[in-house]
Parts: sequence; structure tokens; C-alpha cells
Amino acid sequence: MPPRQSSDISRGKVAVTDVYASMRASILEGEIAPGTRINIDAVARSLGVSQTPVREVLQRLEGDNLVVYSPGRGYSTTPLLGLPELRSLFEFRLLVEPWAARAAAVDRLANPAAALERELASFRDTMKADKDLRQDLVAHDTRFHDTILAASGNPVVRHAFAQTHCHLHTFRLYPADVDGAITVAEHSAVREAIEACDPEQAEAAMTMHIRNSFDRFAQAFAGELAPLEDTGAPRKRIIK
Amino acid sequence: MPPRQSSDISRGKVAVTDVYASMRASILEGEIAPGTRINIDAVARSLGVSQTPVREVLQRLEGDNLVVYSPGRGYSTTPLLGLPELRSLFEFRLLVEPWAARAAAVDRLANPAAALERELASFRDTMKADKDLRQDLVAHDTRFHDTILAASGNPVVRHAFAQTHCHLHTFRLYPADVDGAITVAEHSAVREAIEACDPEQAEAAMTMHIRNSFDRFAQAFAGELAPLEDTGAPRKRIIK
DNA sequence: TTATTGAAATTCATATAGGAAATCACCCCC
DNA sequence: GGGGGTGATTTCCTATATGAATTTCAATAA
Repeated sequence: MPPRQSSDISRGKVAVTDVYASMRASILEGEIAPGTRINIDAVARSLGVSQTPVREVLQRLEGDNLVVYSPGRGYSTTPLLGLPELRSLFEFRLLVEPWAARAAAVDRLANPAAALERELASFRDTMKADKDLRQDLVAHDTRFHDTILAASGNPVVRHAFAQTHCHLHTFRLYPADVDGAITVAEHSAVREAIEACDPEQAEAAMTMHIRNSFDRFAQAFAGELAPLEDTGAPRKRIIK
Repeated sequence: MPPRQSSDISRGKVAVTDVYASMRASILEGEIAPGTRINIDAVARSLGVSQTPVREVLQRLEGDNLVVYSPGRGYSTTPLLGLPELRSLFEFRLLVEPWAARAAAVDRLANPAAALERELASFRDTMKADKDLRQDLVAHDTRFHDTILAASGNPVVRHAFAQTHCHLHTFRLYPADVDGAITVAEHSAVREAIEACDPEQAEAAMTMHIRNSFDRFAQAFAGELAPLEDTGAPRKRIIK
């Protein structure tokens, strides 16, 4: 089940589609502070729809781990990922993605090398036009990894990976722009190994890519969040 | 996110909780044939609630892969798992569960051996009272595997595994009773390796358990579905 | 100044109703 | 006899309203 079939957009549930896009963007862009409670009435009125589609969207966003539901309190936005959560996420990626890269590096029609090359070429073009890369980089990264997962031939693994919404959450963490060149280089290495039908190399390249990616995020953590820990009021006493 | 926190039951969304349990049971028991369209009106009236909570429940069931939504047609029950889907599911389990068993076999407080022993003892008691084991076996299996996943210390992996709802779907496939003794024996082997803090052995035992489990299911497939293939009209010509 | 209690107001969860789209049957036409 | 079009019915999707629970704010007492 890839995030959402575009079939939802075609017909039926028109309001839900719009509201979903709007609310997801609001959360990802940080317009709603992490941990804030969401007023269904206010959202419904501000978007010019009734409460019903808003409730349905909140249900869906709960599946994306962008909001949480508390039984008497309604919905709140989830706090940003901490370093432990980020580590858990990338440990999971290390479990499934190198396996998928290995599975995709076969001499069959399922080999996704051509699709990956198209994706990379398309993104290289986008990079030249120096618009805000952030959105495009995340979109490219999402498609690149999903293509490999799809080529693994295991829809359960692909779905489980998609459900983590790792790109969604990392994007939410770091709206700051990052260097797309490094990512492209690592992606290229993965693609070449897959094209060469070299499972060992594909697995290794993917493993390296994920480890490096995590390291980059972790460094950003150290740089950005260390000062925050200082500002936090030190807990004087645990008891009483 | 384990299936559903009991916090939902405490307060708030009373109707939703009841409707969810009722509809899930109906689908799992096969009272609604796989692939059938679900009439929201009819369900709401038969359960004595309005359409609103029914719609919310259907959203949730879609997340469980028990129903699918088609844009103009509403919701239908998903077809039963085929052998390829079952294989994909167990391949995924082979990716994460042996890893989790290895991670759980450590000399720390996180070691789940005691909890596993309690779970096994409890189920052995249940087995003596020869009620319908089906429900209880699935419940035990769910708890046993989730305990190990939880002890792995990686909530992302645990959540991804829980989201597959593998026990839900396998139960739906085979309402026929199976022998619980084999399962208990294999579970015990896993538990002992974890208690002994032997990662290699724990990983091996879990791998063996999953492979055996799949083989048992696959055999049931061969026995049940082979005649069905015979009845299917053989495709004489592909073209025209 | 702080903690507590009460009531008012907000907000959630569900029920009910109405407009729109799709399905199905029937009929007409080829 | 077969295929396409039209109307009625069903069903879905959204809107509005109501009861219940919780939160908040203010006032009072310690």
C-alpha cells in the first residue's frame, strides 16, 4: 500500500483529499508546533469544510505518525524525532534496504537500473535549476528508494518500509537544505551495482549509503540540539 | 503501535470500539465473504449505531488490510492471502524476527526470558482445557512474538512487524485448528536460547521456527487449494 | 501568594439529514 | 438477437446539530 493511491484524488472524497494535503503540509512545514493539540473545529472552519472530513484526515495522519490520539483529549501533533527514534528508524532501514538492493540486483526484467537512471537524470536536471532543493531532494530520495523496494519483489517489505514514512519524518526534522550532490553520488553507486547485477556490491553500497545518511543526520543533531539541551531547565530533584 | 491500545476502551469513542471489534470478528470468522462490498448503512443499522463510527472503523480496518477502499464504490473486504502473499509475509518475518531474537538474547534486564516463560506456562495451562484452541493459539503466538520484538529495543521494527498483522491474516486463512504442541516446542527452543544469552542460537531457533511455520501453512495450501486449481477453467489460448 | 472549588465555555463523539454520484434494470434502436 | 441509452434506486460523502466530558478561568479561603 504505497502512501496513497492517486485514485483517491480522481473522484470521491474530494474534501478529504484537499484537507489531507493541507494539514500534512502544515505539520511538515512546522506551522503547527510539534506537540500542539489540534482543534478540529478551528481546522474545519479555516479550511471551509465540516468536521467530518477533518476527523477522517486526522485518522489517516495518525497512521502516518504525524498526530497522536489521546482518549479524552483529541489529537495532537507528534513531537519531532529524537536521536534514539532516528537511530531505530535507520536500524530498520539497514535491515530491509540492503536486502532489497541485493534482491534487485538480478539479471531479469525486474532489474530497476533503467528506472533508477531515469530518476537520477531527472533529479540532476532539477538540481541545475537552483530552486529550493529540499522538497525535490526528498521527493527524489523517496522515489529512488521505493523503486528499489518495489524491485525486490516483496510487497510486504515494500509496504512496511513505506509505512515508516522515513522521508516524511526526516524532512520534518531538517527543513534546512542539505547538499544533494552527496546523495546523488551514493545513489549512483547503488544504481551501478544493481545494473551490474552484483548483489554483494549492491548490498554493500546501500548499507554504506544508509550509514552515511544517518551520520549526516546525527551530526546535524549534535549541532542543532546540543544548545537546546542547555536551555532546558535542569531537573533539580526527581522526588517531590 | 500495537494493534490498539486499551486506552481507546477506557473512555471516549465507545461506539467505535464496539463496532471495530464486531466488524473485525465478522471478517476474520468469514461471516463476510472475502471480496464482498460492505454496505455502511446496513452495518450501521444492524449494530444500532450511526454511519459515522462505522466509517471510522472502516478507515481503521483499511490500515489492517482487512478492507480496501475503491474511490467510487466504497469499502470491500480484502481477498484472502494467496501463496505468494504468504511467502512475502514470511520473508519479511525472516528479515526482522531472527534479528530481534538475536538482539533480545543479551545479559541485561531487557532479556525477555522470564516474560516468555510466563506466556508459555499460561498457554500450556490453556491447552489442557481443550476448548477451541484456535483463538488462544493465535493470541499466544501474537504475544510471544511481540514480546521478543519489544525486547529488541527498536520500536520502529516492532511497529513495522505489528502492522503486518500477520497473525490476523494467517488466522483468517486457516480457521481450521492446528496442533499447538509443535508451536509450543519451537517457542520453547527460542526462549531457551534467549535465556541462555546465546544470540547465534536464538537467531537460528527463530529462523527455524518461521521456516517451519511457513512450511506448515504452505502444506495446508497445497491440500486445500490444489483442487480449486483443477476446477478453474484452463486457459486455452493467451491471445484472442 | 498559593491551592482549591465551582461554574461557564470549549471541544469532542455521535446522531441525523441532504445533495451527489454510481449502479442496476428496463426499454429502445440497430 | 444484441448493444447502447435513460430513469429510478441505492449508496456514498459531506454538512449540521446535540449530548457528554473535559478544560479553563475566576473567585474564595487558607
